[in-house]
Amino acid sequence: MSHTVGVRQAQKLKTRQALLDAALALLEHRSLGSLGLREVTRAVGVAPTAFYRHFDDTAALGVALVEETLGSLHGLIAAILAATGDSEERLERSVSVIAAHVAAQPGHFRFIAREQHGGVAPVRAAIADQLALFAEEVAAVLGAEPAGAGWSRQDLLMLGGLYVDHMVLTASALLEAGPAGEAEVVRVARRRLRLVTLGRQHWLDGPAR
Amino acid sequence: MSHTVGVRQAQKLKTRQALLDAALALLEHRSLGSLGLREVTRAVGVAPTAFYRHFDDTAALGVALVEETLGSLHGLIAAILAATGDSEERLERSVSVIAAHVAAQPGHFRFIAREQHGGVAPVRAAIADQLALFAEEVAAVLGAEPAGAGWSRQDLLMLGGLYVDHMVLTASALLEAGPAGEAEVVRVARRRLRLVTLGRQHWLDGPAR
DNA sequence: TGTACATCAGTGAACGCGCGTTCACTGATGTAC
DNA sequence: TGTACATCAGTGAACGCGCGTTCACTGATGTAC
Repeated sequence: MSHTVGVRQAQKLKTRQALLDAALALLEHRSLGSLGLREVTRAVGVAPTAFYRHFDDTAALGVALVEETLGSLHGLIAAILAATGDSEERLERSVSVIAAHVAAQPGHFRFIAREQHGGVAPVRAAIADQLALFAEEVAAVLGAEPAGAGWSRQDLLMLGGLYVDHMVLTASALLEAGPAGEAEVVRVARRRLRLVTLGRQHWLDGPAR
Repeated sequence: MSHTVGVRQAQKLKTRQALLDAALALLEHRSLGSLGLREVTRAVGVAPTAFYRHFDDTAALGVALVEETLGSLHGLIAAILAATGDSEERLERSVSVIAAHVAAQPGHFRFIAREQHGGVAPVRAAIADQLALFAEEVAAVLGAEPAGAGWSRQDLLMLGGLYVDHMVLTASALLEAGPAGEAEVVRVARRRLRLVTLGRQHWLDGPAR
């Protein structure tokens, strides 16, 4: 039998993923700070000590969850923004894509929203890092298109950060509202984006500075 | 001796306040979900069972902390917005007032930022209620001034919510940045507000709907 | 004002329980020859 | 291919500890007369 990955390594990764999945499920109604290592291993069906073969502690597991959730999202938002269409179309598509992603993996987004300002420092830092990267990616796209001509790097970053924060707030609001309130949240999110877009269009109108 | 308040009641309130203060101090680096009732009473110097004379559990204490922090803020933001001055002045004053409040009682604002999307449902609900009230108060002020003429109630609420969310994000960013990064956070917060204000000024320009 | 009784904020012992971490271990997988 | 040894993911017992909650209690404060 060939061993392109190695049976042992494959099994280890499987257990690690099971720990991540179990933790995410346990975190539906609580925050990471109150999650116990024994709870996670119990849910997976391994001995408590097996946890240490994969993570130093629950904070390290949290950082891994951040990477699992946000690491795979890079390029996505930039791709949405880069697609053609007038600003109203683009705006509606952005909100729809966010809503679809949140509906597809609610646990992951709930975790991010909850821990973004949560009590576990390394996790907070990991989320901040990823979101800062998103903001830069968005800023790069916005700066490259015609409407971004004449914008300073700082202003582009400010706008990118605004879009990213808006995205996270929208995701959190969608989760809080549940399926029944989704339509209303989407409506308000679009309205907000529309207002920001208007502000963007007139950003360079003002008095010289 | 007259008993305008009652010695017993006064002492009880004092203990209750001590519990609230101790809890807030303990929550500087953690979230409410991981706060133990015994930690709080230990910090105050009373028996664990004394806790139950004041709160059913730590979630109830959290709700009381929400009221202590946000309950006293009503009218403040509305007052800032209602004050005279052009939009740029008003904008700078708003950000300064927020920064001053955060610097004056960092623990309280950290608590709100952390628990806004946190793992304790009753606390999350209490914060959402208070912030919704703020949004309505802001919307009322915005609707009453000339620039708000022609705005629908829904649009005013959207804008009020945007300002409130921006305020909370700014408070959180100030706490995360510390004294050293405060100036930069304030700069970006002003820039964002300026963009929103521009969007507001052109909200009614668009195609009829 | 004085006395007798009621209230109730805070006490302290006790309980069963789940926690994180340590340690020496087992046995399947991997590797060297 | 076969054998002998190394690696290491997962085990299971054990530990000391702090937790939330119960209960009957104490003694200062409050109230009725």
